[in-house]
Amino acid sequence: MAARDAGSGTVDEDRAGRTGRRGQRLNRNRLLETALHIVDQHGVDALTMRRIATELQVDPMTIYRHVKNKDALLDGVVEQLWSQVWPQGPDSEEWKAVLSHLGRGLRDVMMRHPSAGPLLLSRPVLPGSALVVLKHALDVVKDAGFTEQEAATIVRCVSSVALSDSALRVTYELPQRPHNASGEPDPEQLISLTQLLPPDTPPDLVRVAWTICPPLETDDDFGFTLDLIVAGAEHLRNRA
Amino acid sequence: MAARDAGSGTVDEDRAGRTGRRGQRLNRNRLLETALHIVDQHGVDALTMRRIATELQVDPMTIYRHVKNKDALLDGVVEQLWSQVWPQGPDSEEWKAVLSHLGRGLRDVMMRHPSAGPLLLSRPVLPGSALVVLKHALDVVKDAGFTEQEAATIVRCVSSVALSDSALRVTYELPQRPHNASGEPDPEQLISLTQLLPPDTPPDLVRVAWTICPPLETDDDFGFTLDLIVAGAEHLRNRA
DNA sequence: ACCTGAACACCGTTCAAGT
DNA sequence: ACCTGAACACCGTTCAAGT
Repeated sequence: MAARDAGSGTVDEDRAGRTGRRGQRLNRNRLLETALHIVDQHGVDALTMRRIATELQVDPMTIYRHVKNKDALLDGVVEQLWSQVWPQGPDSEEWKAVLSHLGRGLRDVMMRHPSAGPLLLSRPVLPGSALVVLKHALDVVKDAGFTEQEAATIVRCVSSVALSDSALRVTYELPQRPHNASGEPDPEQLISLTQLLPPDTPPDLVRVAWTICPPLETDDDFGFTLDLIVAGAEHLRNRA
Repeated sequence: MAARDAGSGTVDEDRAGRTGRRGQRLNRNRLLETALHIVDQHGVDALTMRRIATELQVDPMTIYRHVKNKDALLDGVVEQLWSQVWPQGPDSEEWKAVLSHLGRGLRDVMMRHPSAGPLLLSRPVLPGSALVVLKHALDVVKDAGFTEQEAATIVRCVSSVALSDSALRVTYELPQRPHNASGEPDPEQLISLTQLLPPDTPPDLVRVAWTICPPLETDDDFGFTLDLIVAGAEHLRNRA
């Protein structure tokens, strides 16, 4: 509304700003936080160098002082997401617990940042924050009696499932509803899902989409997936 | 080199074209094929309405006659990829074989179109071609004695792993090498991988990256992953 | 030397002008 | 009525001009 800000910048900018501490000196961390914030609120497509700049009240070119280019920026966001996976050191050295922790941690990140999922899956370069987490899991599984190749397969399996299980879902595009224990479709959600599919989709296939991508998966549901993988791993170990 | 084409279009355009049958009447299928071709050869970022248009020797706006907008185009490419998963009807009704077939089919698509991986994982809407494949797997697994929820979890697990197992890898960014059975790093590939990681990555973490994302995975390696999931599923069934 | 922002070569899509 | 392509509102990034 007010046009007063249009004048040449003054020191006041350092502490003002409607939505908080906008005028702070820019650093890499604040840059990545803002980027992630934009992704969370408006989707990956809205993540634009120019948009970040206006969000930070900064010249677009200033961003390039903290990040080589847009690809590096996206890598930075991914790095930041992985760093959320293991906020505390692990308490247990039991391999099953460590795998569950890894799976749940990764999946929690996906649930907290649903729009960032594709980002996590499209950048093959593993940031250091990911390698630290994976190294621990790898070491614990190896110590439990698996070969290095087996351990790698198991850890990769848990990570893959945690990452793309949520990517396969449409949960966040459907209206949120209180969980319906019966497993029967909530009518309103079913309508929304139907509208997401091609209009000529036959009813039995709509039903398949509902079954494969149920909205609002309970934690136990994902627990079942983790149990399955851990049980499979143990079975293959006992066989050798 | 020759500037002769610059004149007003003639009927000749319908059959000429340096690289083949460029002047054909455009239809949705040819459009999607060309789009996938561009993705395969130059990556997702190169997939541009304007680039497709020049590739097809067509006005950019003509594309919008076959596809609502760019998002719909991407959905179309994903639909086409899923339709490659099950080229023949299944011979077996045995649930383990069907799950393996699903996993391998999906993974083969990923291997054939490595750059398209992120695309498959970023479009939550499941195209009809995917639902058909998933429905069959779902039905067979249900008939094998699993509840619908269990069947859904198992099918989703296989799909997730097949999809993002390859997405986690960097294979296609490393120089291709004959497979090295020892599992020890090929020096040239190791150097390439190291350069992909942040320059200050400590050696033990480079090693983790190598272990988690080994280049040129053998088929047996993925077979181990599938066996693991199937064994886990059976274990959980026997328990109930 | 550092920082800025005008300018460039794109992009997806609208829409008015042609047939 | 259908088709076309000029024009619009963006985008990432370069680079010359400022301090």
